[in-house]
Amino acid sequence: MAAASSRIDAVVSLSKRRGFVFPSGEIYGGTRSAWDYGPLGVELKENIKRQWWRSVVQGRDDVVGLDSSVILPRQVWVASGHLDVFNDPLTECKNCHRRFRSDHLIEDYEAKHGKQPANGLEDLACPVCGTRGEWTEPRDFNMMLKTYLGPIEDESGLHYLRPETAQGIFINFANVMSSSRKKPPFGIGQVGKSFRNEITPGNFIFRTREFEQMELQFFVEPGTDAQWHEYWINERTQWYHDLGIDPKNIRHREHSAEERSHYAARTVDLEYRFQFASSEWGELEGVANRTDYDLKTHTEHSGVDLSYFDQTKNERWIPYVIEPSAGLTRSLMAFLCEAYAEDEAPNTKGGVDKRTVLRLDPRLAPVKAAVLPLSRNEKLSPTARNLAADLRKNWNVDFDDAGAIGRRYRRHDEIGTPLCITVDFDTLDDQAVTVRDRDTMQQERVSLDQVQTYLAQRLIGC
RNA sequence: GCGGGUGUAGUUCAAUGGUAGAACUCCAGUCUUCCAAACUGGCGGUGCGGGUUCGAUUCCCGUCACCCGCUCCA
Repeated sequence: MAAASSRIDAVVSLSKRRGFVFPSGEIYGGTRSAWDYGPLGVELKENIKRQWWRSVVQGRDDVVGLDSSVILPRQVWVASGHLDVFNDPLTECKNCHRRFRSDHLIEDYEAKHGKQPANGLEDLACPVCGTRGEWTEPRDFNMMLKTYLGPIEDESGLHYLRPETAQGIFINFANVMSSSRKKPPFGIGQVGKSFRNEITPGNFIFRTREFEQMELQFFVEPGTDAQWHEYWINERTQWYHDLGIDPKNIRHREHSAEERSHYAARTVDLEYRFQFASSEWGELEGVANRTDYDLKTHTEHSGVDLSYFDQTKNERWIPYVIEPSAGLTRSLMAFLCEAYAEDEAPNTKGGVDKRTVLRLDPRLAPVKAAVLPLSRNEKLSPTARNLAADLRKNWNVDFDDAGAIGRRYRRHDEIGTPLCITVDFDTLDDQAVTVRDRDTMQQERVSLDQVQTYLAQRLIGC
């Protein structure tokens, strides 16, 4: 197995080479930590989304979906608390160049001396290097991206790109509940882009300023929140296991009180063993108990009552929210890292070659099957093309007749295609093809009129 | 934002103050009879901008990107 960091390097290189992920705007020099998803990347990403949506939304009687606006007015973020919390006044020590929140520095001074510093930052020493009064002017650092709607760029048009999809769900809570006739416990799921002006993006697609989330807000009766929290932690962990992540590469990590978000009573992160150079583990998903914070604050700020009238108890309460919030692009990276393998495979010369193979779950594989005529030939190609066209009605199927058959197998191993279907000269007589399995490299003869059925069995859930 | 490192073809690597090479990949062709075959041919590169110089991919400055370490981190 490849060494820790070279594994990620290998995945990055493969991503570029085969068209999963490209640096964004590369021909103009690129933008820091912005990435585009190529032909195979978009397939993989869509497949992950689909699996999440099936598992969390369509596969359940108690969850419905939503697709809300990316751009939302300022008031939403005032109410949610993001404008406050995402807005930090930062100052930098001119001597050691370390940055601090100026309000925290002043609070610390007050706690220590029992009074405010008479001359503001001038009186404060750098907690790290001890230099006194050498501070840059505090500057607001806002993690939300701004934009102005309307023809004139002024404050009346000020909107923000969402830093989480969740708020779109909260502000639609009443609409969804009444139109879908759901009542707690029930959830609203959403997949979409979010934007954060991260100070330190990096680690390939792990932390980017534009990213995609898969979020569920699950509304429950107060008092049942703790058990629902456990339920969803378990449910989400199982999801990753089911799609091929080895349990030993996933762990749970409880947030400490200091690191918890402003809205959360308890948060448990699901982390994957990415084996970054800087840290072994990285967050895939946070499962938070947001209490009644969001519905309550939107009720207060909007004036619209977002409580729920419980007819069985004849009382009104504000639901608690359990939020499993997953990073779609982070999980894509995790699935790639998990699937990447370098095998040995026999070659024609009787020796062994290195074989790069992505052992992706068939449900995630960008290409489900490849149709490969044994050689480029006017007898085989039409049959093979027809078969590919036929299968393409149901699955993403590739056709490739360039080069030796072994090479084509390897190409598809490298992008995780689970099945390769070979049309050979016998096909013309016996009306059957050979299906080769990516993982076992075993071959099976399947008659042409059974191929659809055979694939349907092998590709359940795709 | 700070410090360090690195930028040469799609990938992995060479080389040089004086026409930038290779392997693999990719494409076309010959040949094919199930695991990166061979042969022939082809496409393709010094991140970007400036400076020094007769001449810069090489030296210098700036910038952009990536990696590492700080810092930050919902």
